[in-house]
Amino acid sequence: MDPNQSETRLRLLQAAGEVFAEQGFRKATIRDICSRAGANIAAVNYHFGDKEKLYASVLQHWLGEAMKKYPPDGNLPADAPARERLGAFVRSWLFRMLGEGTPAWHGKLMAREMSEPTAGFELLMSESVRPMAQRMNGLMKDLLGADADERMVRNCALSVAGQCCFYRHAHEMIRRLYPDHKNTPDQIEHLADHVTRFSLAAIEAYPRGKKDRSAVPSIQ
Amino acid sequence: MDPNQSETRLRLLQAAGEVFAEQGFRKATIRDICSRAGANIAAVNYHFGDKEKLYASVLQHWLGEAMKKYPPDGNLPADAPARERLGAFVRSWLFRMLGEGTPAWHGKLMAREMSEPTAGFELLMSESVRPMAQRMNGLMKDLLGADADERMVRNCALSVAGQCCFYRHAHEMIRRLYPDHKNTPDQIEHLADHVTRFSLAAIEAYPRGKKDRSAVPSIQ
DNA sequence: CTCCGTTTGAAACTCCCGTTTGAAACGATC
DNA sequence: GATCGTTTCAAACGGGAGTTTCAAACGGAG
Repeated sequence: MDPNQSETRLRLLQAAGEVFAEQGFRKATIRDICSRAGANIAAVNYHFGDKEKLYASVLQHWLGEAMKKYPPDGNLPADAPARERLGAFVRSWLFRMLGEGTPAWHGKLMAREMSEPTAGFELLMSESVRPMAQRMNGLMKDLLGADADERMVRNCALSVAGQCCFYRHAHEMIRRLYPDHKNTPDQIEHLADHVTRFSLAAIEAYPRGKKDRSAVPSIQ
Repeated sequence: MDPNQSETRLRLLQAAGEVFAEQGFRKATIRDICSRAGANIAAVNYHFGDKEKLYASVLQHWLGEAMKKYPPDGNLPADAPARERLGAFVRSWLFRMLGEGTPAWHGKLMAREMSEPTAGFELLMSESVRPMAQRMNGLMKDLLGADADERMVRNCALSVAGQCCFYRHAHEMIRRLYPDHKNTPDQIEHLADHVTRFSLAAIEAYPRGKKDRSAVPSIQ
């Protein structure tokens, strides 16, 4: 009864996720999506209004699915040690971005949205990016200790985020550079392992000395 | 005389760099490019053949300009200490990706090409990505020492690369998250400073103990 | 059975944009 | 000054794709 649960509506969300993820918003065609969903061209208009509204629905739908499958806290209690919480955070993030299977569209859509924002960008900002950033900043404060200033917290958070996102953003590049690179579940575990170790090592050994620029000679 | 230096040809390369960088290949229209270049629609066909060949020329042109302005070795002698070479490498990379001004198109084009490869992708792989990866791997070997295996070298290289690229890929996101974030030259210096410190700290404190997974508890 | 709201279907409509064309302007060479 | 190669111009062509339309099928309620 509920038109939001209609059979063809769901098939459209699925097919559109697939097509938008692999082609991008502009290159994707409604005809292709409807054909894959076994629906008529007019179905998009009927169920969503137009192409852009369909896209927004797809974004929201698969974000929800991904978050449900890989929650950001990794099912870890909030009072677990910060180092473990970082590990779980990184791990779930990588799985959300790289994991294959049904909700895999999310990572690709997100990556596209980052480098080429569309009307759905604000949605992702408020429903995904901002909460994630907040969680990450809290984690960093715990790890860096009380003597870390805002700027350092932010920088370190961005360094961790950069490592995580890179495997999605630059996936095509990495694949050509290292043909044996695959995104199988156990490979992702290894990546999470590395990113966590690398980041924890960096955070704990970060040179705190004020004005100690010796490590980074300003070149000419 | 040389048709490669023709006045309107150069104006087209400039305007196309601007438009492709801010709109992407598909969204950009030849009409817009020609209008900004003060040229006729047919000029693209005449000087480059078609839209795709124009795009490839733009990619190559601005890659060359960026490399000329910010060489990957940062004008540092090849026998400089590895830590300094890493600093120079990171710094020049960030400037190439983020620096404003004329050759700024390069970074944006590159970022787009990463997340949505077109026909020009192979060009970037062979002329930019592979040489950079090789340089980076050499650096990592020097920094990690002889006991580092291939996998660790690769992982650490990707961690550094991820941090650098993130500021470009996720620029729009970072800008909304932290409105004071700007890509002015001195801000870029600070970013380079942070990325270098963070990475050097991580590399030098990276837990080497085989099988020592204690730092990264595998969460259920 | 009939009615009516919901959903699907095939075709047509429009607009946008890459590309082509053929003529005109220009400039150097002889 | 005539000629020829090069470059520019305005206009039109052709196809692709989002959107609209209206009729047909479906399915439950009275």
